[in-house]
Order: sequence, then structure tokens, then C-alpha cells
Amino acid sequence: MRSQLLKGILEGCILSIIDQEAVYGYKLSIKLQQFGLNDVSEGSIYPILLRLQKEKLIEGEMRPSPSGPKRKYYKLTQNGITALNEFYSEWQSIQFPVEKIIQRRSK
Amino acid sequence: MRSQLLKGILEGCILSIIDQEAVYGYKLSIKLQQFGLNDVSEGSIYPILLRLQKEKLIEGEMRPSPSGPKRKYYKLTQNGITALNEFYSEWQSIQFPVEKIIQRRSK
DNA sequence: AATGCTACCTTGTTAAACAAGATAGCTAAC
DNA sequence: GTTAGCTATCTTGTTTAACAAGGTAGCATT
Repeated sequence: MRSQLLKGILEGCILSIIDQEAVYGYKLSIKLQQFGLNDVSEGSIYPILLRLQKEKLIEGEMRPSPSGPKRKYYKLTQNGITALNEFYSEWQSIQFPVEKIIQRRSK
Repeated sequence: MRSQLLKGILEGCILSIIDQEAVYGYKLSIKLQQFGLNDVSEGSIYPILLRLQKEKLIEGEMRPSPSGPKRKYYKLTQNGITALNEFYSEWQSIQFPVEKIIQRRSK
């Protein structure tokens, strides 16, 4: 994305998507796009996945693909679930004030 | 703020507040707090104001205070108004997808 | 054996936020 | 007249996130 707005938000979104279903990096990039977060490159995604894994918020497992190279499926750990809920409340505590501030702008 | 979530968002919020009324840095920090963005320090605010001024999105004017040192009141330029509207649509294009992603998390 | 898609990962850069602290004007109280 | 405390601005140095660009390689189809 061109804008700097996503900073810090992407990580939480990735946790949330993984929470819904075990998923691998490449698929994740497609899913983010489907949700409307266009232009999030793999150069953003893979470093986040590695970081989350290092922090033990997610864990990966290699599985063969029916067509193509092996995939590394990630799922949340218990710590990951906790982190996801923390992200959710942090997001709320940003989103509400920002909405309040923005609403009153002139056109 | 502890979290990294605000990155890029603060600038837009500051533009929006200045749009509502000419305001100086110190007051801005109080206003942000009133809107619910706690713990946004002056170490964040003043660099943003200087940057926005450099980019000619806002312009400042010193005015005496009824009590205390002079204040530097900022108001939006025409470019600032344009930038504010751009920020608004960028925020939308983040906020909608993030809401969609987050809604479906497990509890 | 060449092409194209799937899939993973790394390196180096840019930029935003922040903690910490420096500087100084003004007022009130003593 | 000097000290204390609030108001107000700004700087420096650090951390961290996202990203552009590119590298590697498996597999299927032709």
C-alpha cells in the first residue's frame, strides 16, 4: 500500500485470518486482497509471519499441496489467541476516537 | 501509545482537528486526549506539525497568549484540505476491510 | 526443456512514533 | 526578587513496521 496507515494493523489482521482457519502465506496474500486490503505484498507478509512465529503467537506446519510446492500452514497458539484479543481492543481504542475526529471534517 | 497501530493515522487526525479550528500544538495534545487518543506525546505531535508545515499542508502564526508564552496557531492550506480528504478515503479503505476481518474472530 | 504458476524467503530502505529531555515565557506566592 | 509550577515549543536518538525488489525452487502442462 502506498499509505502508511496500515502500520501495526496488518499484524492483527493476519492473526485474525489465521484464527478463522489455518492458512499459508501465499493464500494469506490472496485473502487479504479479497477482504479489500489490496497491494499488501509478500514482502510485508512473510516477515510478519516469521516474526509471529518467533514470538510464538503462531506455529507452522509443512503440508504437501495437491498441485505445486509444499505449503506452510500456520495456526494460532494460545498466546496468539490472547494477542488477537488484545489487538481487537487496541483497534477499538483507535477506531472510535478516529471516527469521532474525522466525522466533523469539512467537505 | 504502546501500540504501533497509530502509525500514519495520527497525521490525518491532526489535519482533521486543525480543519475544525485553528489550534496550537499544546492544545492539540489535550484535544487528542479528549477524543480518546491517550498518551500521544508532544514528541509525536510537534514533529508532525513541523512536517505538515514543511509540506505546506498547514501554516502557522504566532499569537500572544492571555496567560503564558506565545502560541503557534496552525490552520489548513488549500493543499491541506485536499490532503485531509485523501486521508479520509484512505482511512475508509482500511477501516472497512479491517472491520470485516476482525468481526469474525473467535472469542 | 521451456513456460508459467505456486510458494517461500531475504536484503536494504524509508518513514512514523516515541521516550527523554532541553529551553524558555509567564504568573502567583512568598 | 526569586522560586515553583504551569504553559508552550522543539530536538535528538531509537525502535520498529512496511515495502520494493529480487532470489530460489517445486510442480504441471505443453
